[in-house]
Amino acid sequence: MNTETVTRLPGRPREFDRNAALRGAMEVFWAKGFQNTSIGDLTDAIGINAPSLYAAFGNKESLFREAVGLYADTEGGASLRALRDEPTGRAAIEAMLKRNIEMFTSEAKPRGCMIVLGIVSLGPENEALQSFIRDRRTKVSKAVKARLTTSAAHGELPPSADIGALATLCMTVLNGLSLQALDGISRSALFKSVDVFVASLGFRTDTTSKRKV
Amino acid sequence: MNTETVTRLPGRPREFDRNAALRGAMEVFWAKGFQNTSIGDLTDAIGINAPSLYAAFGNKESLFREAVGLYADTEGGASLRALRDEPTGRAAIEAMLKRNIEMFTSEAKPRGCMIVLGIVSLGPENEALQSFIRDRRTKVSKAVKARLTTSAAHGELPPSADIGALATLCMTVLNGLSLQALDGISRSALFKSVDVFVASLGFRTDTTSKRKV
DNA sequence: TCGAATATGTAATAGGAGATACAGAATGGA
DNA sequence: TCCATTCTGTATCTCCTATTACATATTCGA
Repeated sequence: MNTETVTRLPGRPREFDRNAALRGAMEVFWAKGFQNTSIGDLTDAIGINAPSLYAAFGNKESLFREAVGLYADTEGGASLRALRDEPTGRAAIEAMLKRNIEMFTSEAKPRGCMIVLGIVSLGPENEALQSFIRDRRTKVSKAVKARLTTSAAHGELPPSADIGALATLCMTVLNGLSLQALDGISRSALFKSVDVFVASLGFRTDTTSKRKV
Repeated sequence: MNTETVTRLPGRPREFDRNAALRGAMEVFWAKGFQNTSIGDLTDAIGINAPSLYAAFGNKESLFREAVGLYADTEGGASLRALRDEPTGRAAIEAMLKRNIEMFTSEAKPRGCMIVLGIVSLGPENEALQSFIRDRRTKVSKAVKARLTTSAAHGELPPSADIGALATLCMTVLNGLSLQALDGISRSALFKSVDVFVASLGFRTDTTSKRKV
């Protein structure tokens, strides 16, 4: 996939950093969406001319795909990392939501999740790109459900809990946070609402597992 | 605001139904968003030529404003109606969410809320239109908070409840539902998740108020 | 030093966007 | 009947879009 090699190829060397250019393109796509981003927006942000962009990245769609890949490997991976690393189900859900809030409301980055907002910013057309980013969302959705399932198996949730409904609800909240952040709701307000949400999910406040007093 | 009069004006009469045309335009804007809707999309859907559209509605932006107004007066008013009409806070929140789910997942209509998705489909530019539709969302947000406040005053919520956080959470869920519907999540899955959500909000299951057995 | 290969900058392509000029058609009032 | 007024359809305008031809520049290997 990555054709960058260390050994110099014959021909005039590229005068810009391809990785930095991809990062810049990612932030433009993130902030403005695919359709609303023009080639001129991208070349302005990167500081190159259109032919250089096309030579390095193919066309607008393939560049978007690469940008989504970079996003998923960096900022966008926060959800999966939280779900994987936190010790309890409750901590995992809380960390997932709060880390995303921090990211969504950061002054240094565009607001909201690039992949979630892509549901809207890519129209009904661009079916290929839609299914491309839908796969990423499905990945997170499945990870949430899997985390809640093991959490229930460990007794952190009551047997009556509807895991599927809880997982859908968590995804609804996670997706909703992107819109709230984009709408200007403050980080502290979102934090408080997530505190209320996580507390209401029905996790047992104390389990037999590790307690660090 | 509405310049339509009953008395015939001199001049050739319009050959199409302006209200039906506005409704058609609304559904196109609803399904595709403002930026991604072209004048050709609108004239095709309505069945008129561009000059007729401009003569009747001004330009694309003013037509969008009218379309948002129509949406708010019909489909988009479901939230405010539910908050106003339901007897208890819990019933109000549940009805608001479920009626929106029904609408968002209806086969006959575009998916998701036109005004919520406008956060994304209108870019960062179009600041005028952004604040125009933000006013509509703020209206719902304030109504939710007001409803929860009176609910708490009636003892339906514990005194410890953080009304502001609950209201923000309800708006996050409401907004998230538009994305979930657009992403293809089924109506029944969303219903179940909202059942779980409403049950977790901390409303007292029985109050001194009216009980119809 | 020469040629193959790649990058760059300028400028052009074709297509679509929003919006409108203009001529003709249809109405009400005088 | 005539005119002012308004709508309709065709054609057009200007601007912006994504993409690329082409000439030039810079590197590698021989």
